[in-house]
Amino acid sequence: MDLVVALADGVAHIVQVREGAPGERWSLPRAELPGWAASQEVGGVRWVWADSAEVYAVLLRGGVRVRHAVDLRLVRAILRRAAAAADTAYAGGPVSALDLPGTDVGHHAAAAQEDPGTTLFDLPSTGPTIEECLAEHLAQQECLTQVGDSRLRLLCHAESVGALIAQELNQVGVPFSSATHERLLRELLGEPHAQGGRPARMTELCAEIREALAAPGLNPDSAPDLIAALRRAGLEVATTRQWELERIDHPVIPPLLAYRKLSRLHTANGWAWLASWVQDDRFRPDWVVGGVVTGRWASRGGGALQLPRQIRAAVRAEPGWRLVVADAAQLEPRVLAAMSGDEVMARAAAAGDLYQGLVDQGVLASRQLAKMAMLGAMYGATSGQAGALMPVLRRAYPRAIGLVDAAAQAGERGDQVRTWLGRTSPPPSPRWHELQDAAQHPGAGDAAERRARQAARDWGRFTRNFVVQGTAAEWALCWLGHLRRVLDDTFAGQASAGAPRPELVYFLHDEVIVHTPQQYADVVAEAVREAARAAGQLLFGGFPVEFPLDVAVVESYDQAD
DNA sequence: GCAGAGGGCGCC
DNA sequence: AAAAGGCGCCCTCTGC
Repeated sequence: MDLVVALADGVAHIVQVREGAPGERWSLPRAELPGWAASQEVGGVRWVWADSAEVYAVLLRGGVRVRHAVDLRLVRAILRRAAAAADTAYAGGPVSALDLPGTDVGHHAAAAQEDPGTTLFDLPSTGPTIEECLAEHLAQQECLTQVGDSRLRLLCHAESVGALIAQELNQVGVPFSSATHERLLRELLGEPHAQGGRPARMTELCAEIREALAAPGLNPDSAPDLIAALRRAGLEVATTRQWELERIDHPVIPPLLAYRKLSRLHTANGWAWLASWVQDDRFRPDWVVGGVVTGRWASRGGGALQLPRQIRAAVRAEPGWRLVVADAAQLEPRVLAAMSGDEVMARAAAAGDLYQGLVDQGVLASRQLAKMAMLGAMYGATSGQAGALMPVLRRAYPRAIGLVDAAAQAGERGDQVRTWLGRTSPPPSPRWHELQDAAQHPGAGDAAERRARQAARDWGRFTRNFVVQGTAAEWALCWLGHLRRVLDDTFAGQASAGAPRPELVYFLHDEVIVHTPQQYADVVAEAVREAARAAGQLLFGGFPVEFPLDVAVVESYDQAD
């Protein structure tokens, strides 16, 4: 049974849906929703709402977790773009209050903009009503039935589970030792400046830079000023990027590189960051499911996905607890082997280290080269060492490399591509088509042709990577979703008794952290492994690719390296 | 004074 | 001069 929920001012509206038909309705004060939801949850329902960040957050604040839910906005974003659903009435329907900003980029949006009566800017600014949510849910279910694609159904399900997990992560937070973080900052940056200016160590380095360049008053944070000062000192640089500076032999370089590194730490993860994003020794970023076109998550504020290694020692289990840190080894090449059905590459992965496997199969001379070549194949390297190795890889693994090559060619033509479960890439922009059209005109000129070819190749690299990165994101979502269920089932007793239980606290593309009472650490580690096996099975059935994990039980995140 | 672009760099 | 995908965030600079 489905329960569709929409929040209006102060009121929660609910409609029951059974076998595709709306039934009983309720309206209750918003404050009563969590309690009411808890009573329904016992009966095993599926919740349906526009936006987990809105409705589920309310439930979680009220202490209520749910097992199943549909996030209408996220499912809509997938279905509206899915190539598999392109012929359905749903795909051709009008824009809606449930469209994520920027996601309805196909012909529907263009048509709406041409019609002066209904532009995208006329969309209602309030959240969708219960009737809109109900209609959307029924339309989505109808669409999925019509398409009859179990993978697409799985993708929608996994995305919705991800939305629940993201809210749970938001609520729980990452255990974070402010004391450790402050100690690290002081060790690296020195005494902080009272008004948030440069801390002591950066001030010293700044003075050394000015001295070495004979440039008193130089602001090393200003790229134009820095380039000018470097040139005055006889150093011909075009940019001030690390890789370019590293090649120069001059007394200014060591302090400048050191300054850069500390400046990054200070601005991105310094005292101001600590004050903004860490409260009561929990780092609380805002996780954004569907924030990346490929299906990866994004985060808003706090830079949750860029937590630098420098400060990972501050991610620390509470006393008597542990962190179970698990990451999927070489996830993307393994996903590529599986989705392309490349049994030779799968065999190379079987011994544990896929890159070493390429060496052992006699394809490439060293692990380092194998890694570079594989990354190059997935990212679209055309030149340099990785580019030169592409023909070697193509010969050895025609199925795997053929898959990414085909995705690149599709993108260069302006076609859309899809992941294993059917997430479909966005179409190229109007600007992209303009460039291609311009190059087609007789006498277009070399410059126009170059620009068009460049844009086509750029988009081809995007679609090439999209199929692999997106499918890896699907594997990770299934992994995470399965882990959530195993933890909930295994520790249901603790939860109902109000006793401490393991909690998922962090997710980073191919890596999870579970914060657990120490005595459950081994059980959790096995659950994480079991979930990885389940994810591989769910996506690729019996295809013989393992997804091995590196699992560490540690007190702080830095110990997991 | 503010918004957006770009440089630079952290993560995968 | 970079080369090869996806992000977010900070700073500075530029244009309105």
